[in-house]
Amino acid sequence: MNLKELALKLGLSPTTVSRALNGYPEVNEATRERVMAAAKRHNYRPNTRAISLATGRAMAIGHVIPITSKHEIVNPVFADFIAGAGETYSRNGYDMILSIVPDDDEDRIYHDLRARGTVDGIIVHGPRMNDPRLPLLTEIGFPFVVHGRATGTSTPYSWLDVNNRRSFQRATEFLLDLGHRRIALINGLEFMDFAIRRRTGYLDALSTRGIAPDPVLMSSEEMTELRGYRAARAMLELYHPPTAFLVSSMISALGVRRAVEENNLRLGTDISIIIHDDELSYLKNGDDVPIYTATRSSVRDAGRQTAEMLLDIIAHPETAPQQRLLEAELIIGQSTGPVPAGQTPHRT
Amino acid sequence: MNLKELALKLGLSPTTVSRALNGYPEVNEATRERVMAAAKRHNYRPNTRAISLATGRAMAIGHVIPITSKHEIVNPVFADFIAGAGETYSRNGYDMILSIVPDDDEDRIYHDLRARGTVDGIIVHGPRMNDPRLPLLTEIGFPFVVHGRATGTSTPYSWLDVNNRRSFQRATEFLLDLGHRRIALINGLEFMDFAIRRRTGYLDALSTRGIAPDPVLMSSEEMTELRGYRAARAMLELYHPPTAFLVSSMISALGVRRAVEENNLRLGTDISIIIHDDELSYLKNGDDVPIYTATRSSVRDAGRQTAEMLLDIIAHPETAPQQRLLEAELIIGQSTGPVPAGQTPHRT
DNA sequence: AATCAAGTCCAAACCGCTTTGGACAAGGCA
DNA sequence: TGCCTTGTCCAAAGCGGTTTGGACTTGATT
Repeated sequence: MNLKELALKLGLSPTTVSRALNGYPEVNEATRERVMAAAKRHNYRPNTRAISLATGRAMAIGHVIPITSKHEIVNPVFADFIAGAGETYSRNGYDMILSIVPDDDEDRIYHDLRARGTVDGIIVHGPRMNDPRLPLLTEIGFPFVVHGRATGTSTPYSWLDVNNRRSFQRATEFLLDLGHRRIALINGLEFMDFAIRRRTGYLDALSTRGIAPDPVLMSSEEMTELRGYRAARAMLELYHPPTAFLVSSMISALGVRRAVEENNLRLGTDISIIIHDDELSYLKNGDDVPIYTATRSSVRDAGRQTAEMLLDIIAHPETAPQQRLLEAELIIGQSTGPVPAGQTPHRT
Repeated sequence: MNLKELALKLGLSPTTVSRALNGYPEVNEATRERVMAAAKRHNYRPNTRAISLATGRAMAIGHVIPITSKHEIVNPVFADFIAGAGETYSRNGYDMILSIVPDDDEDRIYHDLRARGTVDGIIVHGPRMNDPRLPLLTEIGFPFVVHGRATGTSTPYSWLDVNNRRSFQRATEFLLDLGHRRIALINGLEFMDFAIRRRTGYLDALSTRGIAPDPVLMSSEEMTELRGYRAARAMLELYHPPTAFLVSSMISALGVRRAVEENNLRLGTDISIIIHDDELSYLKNGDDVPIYTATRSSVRDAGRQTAEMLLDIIAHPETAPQQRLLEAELIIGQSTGPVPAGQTPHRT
């Protein structure tokens, strides 16, 4: 059932039917209702591709997920982010199209998406330091919003980010206030922008208290359970092991915890852990009482908001780039406590 | 740069240019090369929507992810499955479009996708017992492949599934061989098809050995860390606690492990755990030596294969529905051992 | 009564591609 | 030489919508 057929059935021209359905004023209310009713009765749905072709709007948003050829990790926060964004899209009649792309031909993809008119805008995932995608997209003239930011990029662009620096600074300060001096940072890969900012926050907090950072207490790895485990295990074997861990993700923290338990240390008393909690739907940080003390910010909500920003930008292309900085909460759980008095756990 | 412009530049008709680019025979090889070169030089990419409209093929596949309104969990295996499928699509020039849908209006979505011509086929995620989507899609006449199966559906359809029954049967037998008699099943929600099959496998193994299943040792919950933890904790508090856990997912197992450790039980000696390992990229089951004994089957690979099946079905619509049953490996890790001799851990 | 504006509808062009049905020239065959 | 293929190209008609530029009524205005 297409427009022409419907028009024929109604004894109207396609023009009028189209206008009736799209709420244009130059159509009699009575006929409009007649058209509406007929459309519903015959289950008429306009062909998206035809609309796109005629209007030039694709009514679709692209999410480009880079996969590094070396370590093929699919970021697990991605699923929840997408879920959030998806809600926004379906509320607004947009489709979401996903491209899983080996990061060596990302450029091609963006040009492709643009030239082939598949999407109206793009959400950029996993920005890195000096990310080449942002100038590229600006140059192409593609509306886009970055989930995160890219240190080093000078041209203005739209982004939504969590205040990673600040939240890790606060978390570090919290540990310092509890008396911890040897605080380890189990970070993500530090060419990722969020990881850079978290490290900065951590270092800032330390330097404010006049504590020199110890390189052996800082690890930068993929945020997997295994990497978290290995990093923590190595650090716990040090002559001066850390008394607290600051961990960039819930997943890494699982590994850290494993290492901690292998060393028969009790969480929250012998050793403290603060994690960043993206509020993943399948990895809740406890129930009413949080397990981990955490810097918390819902990535799903970020997805919702990022998508809204992008749709807004598409609707109003002339306005200046938008930015939104979300503050993470610092929530207190059972995984932190004062540093064991006098007996900083040394290996003998 | 569109076809008409390109044709103009070349002094050819759009027809010829189109044919040259699409490899039709009725065009001189010399001109074809000329066209190809010009296309590359001007970065010409045909407009997807126009192609779609003209050919009737959308060159896109839909993934419909149902979100239950009650428990808004995004299945974490989903990210890896998508990554696998995405590879197949990009290799074949297909786009992937994702719909996050509250499960109460899934019907509408399928009709929509069909009528609006957004996609050529669909991959169905998370099939349930008597899943209404399958007859619906068959009726609509939409090519689709199910990731999983749906017990109770009589009409034939295409699917790709892991042999869940068998792998859990084998896992249970493995535990029985180690002397375990009180084996707990921490399952997913048992309206999900895979969970039903896993339970069946578990029960089959028990009954073959003449062991009556104990309802208190069977839990059916969302596969989150928290649910796993709670279920395991409750079971460990029983007068006759289990000596082994069979856990439906790596994520739940994290919770089970937490409960185990809270009870000061050592994994692989005091208590055994077998998990199902989807080989999630961010949750590897150890490195060379697996941490958990596990039934293993890569969900990413499943994504790749499912996508291939669907593309094949779209290319050859007349052929009968295809099915593919993958066998999970049973890999031995450090989380299983013989039941502690004589001293089955009772609570006193 | 003539003019004008508003209301309601339609024909046709267009979006960018594919594809059908020739047109035309050159070469092969009788 | 005339006819038939074959090779090479093109004009034009779609695909299913939107949108521009009228056409025709009707009622109000002068």
